[in-house]
Amino acid sequence: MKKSKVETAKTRERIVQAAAQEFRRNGIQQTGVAEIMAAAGLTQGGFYRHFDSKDQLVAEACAASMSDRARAANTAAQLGDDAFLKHLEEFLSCENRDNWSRGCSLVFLGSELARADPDTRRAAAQGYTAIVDVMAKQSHAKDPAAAKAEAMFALSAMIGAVTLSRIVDDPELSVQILEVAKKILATIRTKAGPAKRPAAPK
Amino acid sequence: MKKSKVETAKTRERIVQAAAQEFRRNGIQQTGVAEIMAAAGLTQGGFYRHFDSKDQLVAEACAASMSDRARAANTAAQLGDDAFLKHLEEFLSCENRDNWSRGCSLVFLGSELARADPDTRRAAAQGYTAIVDVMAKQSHAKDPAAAKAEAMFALSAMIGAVTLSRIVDDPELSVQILEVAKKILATIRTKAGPAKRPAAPK
DNA sequence: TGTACATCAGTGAACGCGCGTTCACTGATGTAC
DNA sequence: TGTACATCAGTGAACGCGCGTTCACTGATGTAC
Repeated sequence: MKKSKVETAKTRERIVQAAAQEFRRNGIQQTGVAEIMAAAGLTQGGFYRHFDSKDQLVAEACAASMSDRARAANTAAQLGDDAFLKHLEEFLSCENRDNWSRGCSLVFLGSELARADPDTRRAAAQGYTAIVDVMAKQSHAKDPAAAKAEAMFALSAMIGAVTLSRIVDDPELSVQILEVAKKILATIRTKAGPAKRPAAPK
Repeated sequence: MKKSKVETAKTRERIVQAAAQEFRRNGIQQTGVAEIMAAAGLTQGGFYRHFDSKDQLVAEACAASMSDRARAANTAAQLGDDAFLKHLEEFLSCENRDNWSRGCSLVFLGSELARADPDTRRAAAQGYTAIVDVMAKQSHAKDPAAAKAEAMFALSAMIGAVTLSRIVDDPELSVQILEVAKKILATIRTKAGPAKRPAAPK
């Protein structure tokens, strides 16, 4: 059953993507190696031909998940000046809240990532930084530092809001959390960050 | 070894408090019943004299943790008009970020709570609502709805910021995330929420 | 180019540890008389 | 009030299941000749 190098690499990538999804769906601890392999159409025995341990896969899946998001955000940012608002609208939607298959690991795995091993945290942090950079580029703030601050703040609020909207059991309250964040973040943006600034330049 | 009713109740409360702390420290899944009982100065065998299951304890520990925080926020709010800013300052501090023994479960257990069973989520949601109410009372917003929105938004940003500051492995970036949130939330408040409002009334 | 062998991705079963839960037992407290 | 018994919080060991990891084996591919 030996496979070509290309096929082996594809299989490996398939496992990483399946793992990223399953982790977001059920959490890192709650997702077993056997479950991930089954999601990738394999049996658990072959896992250790590709990875040294589950922890290694966790780190790679986190890196892949984050860089996927950063890349998507980057291409979306090219689309025009209202990409930021569209990003807000999409990130703070019920679909994104419930959709683990495309969701953000910082939301779906937040508190678990905080306790993850160094490699995983590094991967998460790099992804975070990349996304902050993309969002900062879209800022209307007066200088790069303010733009970065605005992006960091927006991400905190977005991730906090979606996390809370997922915890809360009342569906109406859940939606309200998202809507409030959407509205206030949009307002902050038109004001170009915390500093007083009349309007966005065109 | 039979104990008086009062002592039994005290023991039970001790287990709940120990559980709340250990869960915040190591996560819900990662904390074993034996570990909790040891933290409460007992052995694991006695656990089921007080609780039907670990899940039941999780729900009670979450409820206790949240209502402790709500109560603390409420008494702090009595202290004066700048209680809100002090709350910001304290919540977004490195001490709070690292201090699981007094920290907020919504931060330390965020993504795990989202997947918890209904009882636990209900407890978390009730605690969240209570804290929102306390914070809304301190708002300078023009009407109750705006005050609630401001409180909800602030909590999203606070919880998101601390969660991210815990994930990120670069200590400077971690602090920056907290500082940015502190600064921008304070600015929003003095503007009395998203609506334009000249200054806070005295 | 064709053939023989080595490699190694993948399988399915087993191992071993951790952890939630159960259980027989202890002995101090509460209660019935 | 004093005594005998029932209760039940707590102990320590064991059970059983899930899951990360290992292992013997298969057979298609790559490689040496």
